[in-house]
Parts: sequence; C-alpha cells; structure tokens
Amino acid sequence: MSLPHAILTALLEKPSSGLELTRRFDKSIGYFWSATHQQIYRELGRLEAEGLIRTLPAEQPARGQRKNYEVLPAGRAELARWTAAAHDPKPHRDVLFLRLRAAAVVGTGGLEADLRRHLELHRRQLAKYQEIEDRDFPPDRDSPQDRLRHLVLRAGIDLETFWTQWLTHALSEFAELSGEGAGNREPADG
Amino acid sequence: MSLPHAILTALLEKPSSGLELTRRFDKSIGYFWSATHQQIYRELGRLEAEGLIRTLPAEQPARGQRKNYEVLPAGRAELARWTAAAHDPKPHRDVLFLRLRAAAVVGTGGLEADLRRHLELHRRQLAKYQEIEDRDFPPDRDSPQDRLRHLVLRAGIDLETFWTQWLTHALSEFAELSGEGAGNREPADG
DNA sequence: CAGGTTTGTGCAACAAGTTGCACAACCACG
DNA sequence: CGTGGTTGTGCAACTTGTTGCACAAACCTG
Repeated sequence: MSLPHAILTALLEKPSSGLELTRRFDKSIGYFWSATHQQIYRELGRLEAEGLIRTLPAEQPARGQRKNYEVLPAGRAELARWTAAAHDPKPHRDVLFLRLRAAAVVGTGGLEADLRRHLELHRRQLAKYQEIEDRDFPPDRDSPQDRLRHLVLRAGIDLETFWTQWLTHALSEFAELSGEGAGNREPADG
Repeated sequence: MSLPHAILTALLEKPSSGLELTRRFDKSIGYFWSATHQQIYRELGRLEAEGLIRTLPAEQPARGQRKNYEVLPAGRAELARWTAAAHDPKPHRDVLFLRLRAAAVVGTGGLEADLRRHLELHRRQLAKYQEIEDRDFPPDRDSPQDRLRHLVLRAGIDLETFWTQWLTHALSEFAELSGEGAGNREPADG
C-alpha cells in the first residue's frame, strides 16, 4: 500500500533510475521504509503502467540499460491525495515483546544475551541519527521542508532513545530475576 | 515467522480453541501481535501437522465442532529455541513518517487533521494501558512472570507516551508553518 | 418446531514483502 | 580481443498477512 507512494516521493525529490532509488532506500528513506531493488523495479513497472510516472524522454534504452523515471502530474496528485487521506495507526508488531511473553512461560535462558546485542545496536543507531541531526539540521536553516524532515528524524532519535532506555531497564530486571536464586530461569511446568 | 510462536505461547498459558485464541489475540497479545481468526486456524492446522500441538484427546469432533489444542513437548522445545535465538531488530516501518516526507514535497494540506486524530487515538491507548497497569500490576505481586509481563506493558506505555509527545510537537510545528504566511502549504513546484 | 441469530471452523483469492537467480551492458586489464 | 568483475534491470517462487465468503452446530423465540 505504501511503497508506490514512497517511490513517488523519492522521484519528486529527484528523478532517478531503479538503482539510484534502491540506494536512497538503503539510506535516508530506508530508515523508516526499506525496500529491495526487486520490489522497486516491480513497482516502477506498475507505476508506469498506471501513468503516474514515465521514463525521461531523452533516452529509450533496451533491457539492461539505465532508465530514468520522473513523476507525471497524475502521480503528484495521487501522492497528495494519499498524504492527506486518513490512515489508522497500526499496533507495534515487535517480535521482542513476543519473546518476552514466551520467556515468561518457557524461561529466559539465552534471551538476555540478545537483549544486550539489541541495546548495542540501538545505541549505535541513535549515535548515527544524532550525527545526521548535527550535520544536516543546524539551528539557522529553517525552511518548511527542513522542518518536516527534521521532525521525522526527531521521531527516529526519540524511538531509539526509548529502546535504549527500555532495554537497559529490561536488563536490570533480568539481573534481579537471576539474582533471586534458583528456579527463576524455568518457571513451574504446566 | 512469529505467529506460530505467538500461538504456542498462548496455548502454553492456557489450552484453548481457535476462537478462544482469537479473542486473546484481540486483547492482551494483540497489543503487540494481532492476528485474524483465519490466520490462527491456518496456523493451528500447520502446528498440528508438524507435531508441535494436538487436540485435547477428550473430544474428537467433526467440522464446525469446537476443538481444544494443547502444546506437545516438541512445541515447548521449539518455542524455547526460538525465544533464545538471535533476531535482528527491524526498522520502524511507519506510514506516518512516509507521509511527512511526502508532505515536504506535495504540501501539508489535510495531513494536520489526521495527526490530530492520531494524537487522540494514542492518548486513549495510553490511558487504557495505564489502567491495565494499575489494575494488574500492584507493587506487591512480583513473580518473575509478572515482572516480564509488566516489562512488556511498560514498553507499550512508553511507546504511546512517545507518540503523544511527538505528535504534539509535530502539530506545534505545523501551526508555526501555517502561521508564517502564504506559500507554505504548497512548496515550490519542480 | 420453524426460522433467524450467534458461535465456531475453515477455504480461496489476493496483496505485500522476501529470496534466489538470470541476464544484459559496461569497464578494466592482460 | 576475451574474459571477468561491476553495474543495472528484471522474472519467478515463496512466505506472510488480509479479505471475503461458506458452512455447520447451538441457541433463542414465537
């Protein structure tokens, strides 16, 4: 439902080929919407068939040749419509919560190490985001576009902050649990 | 990848029929892993075929008859293995961030109203979680199982807190943007 | 006991995302 | 000039989740 609109946005920011798009989805856009090149090519084909984008008229190459796409007015209109339309927030489908719930039943053995690993990963991601913020969003530059992009980055920073704090708390709970004596790793059998 | 394990967890907590599971997925488990009854029935069939669960031997009914499932030792082992295995955290795939990024290109018209709606929804969800916390996690009850479940609930509370704060911030930015004069709703055309 | 509603189980088709691979052109290097 | 790596495009099969519907039994209610 959303990948075509992510592509339209990226193409409006700058007309690109499939591979260029893939690279941008590995960087900035990919922080909140990842996609493989296979997905992107498939979607580019659909969007072209629907008349929302077209290849830049300069070139008309054969298979295996680079193609540059740009957004047509119908594509811009569709993106504007989608952006303004109501979308319900979806619950956070996180495997980690599931695993904690499972651990309450089958024991916490091995889980702690992975929590530590996650903590480290989230700390790194947080540092990366903060670096981007320092580099790309100095206090003076202040166009509406900058503000909106900054807003998205802030969400990323705040979410990573949440994860580092929550994982730290979780690990301290784990430490207490295993410090309370035997019988805590494997709860009573059903 | 995770639904079967969610079902195993739920069945270990209490052997149930498909519909009972569906109801529990609409409540507590569904806060972080939702599933429809169709998904659940399909998965129950697979889990039974793999020998991880079985119908309670008491009854052996025909189609349209209630069936109660319980977890077999192999199922418990698989759940323990999965819980302890390493899983990489996935990026937050949120449509809202995509829409903000799109709004930076096609304008913010209409988006503000939906942000307000989201804020209201997240406030309500937060209130619901806090109610559950007050009701189900008094400071005295303190078994390892309780602690782990409380940890998951805390994550839900903190995430909803994040959303309400971030959305409030986003709306204040929007107010500033539209207060700065004309030409801000539709950025310069390409 | 006839007829409608609720409860419970389940299939089929579809949509979205993932994985694996194929293949063309271009470029560098001996 | 040929051959091997890199760049770029794309198909096919699979997995997971969603939507729509079918159908049986149980339970009311006149």
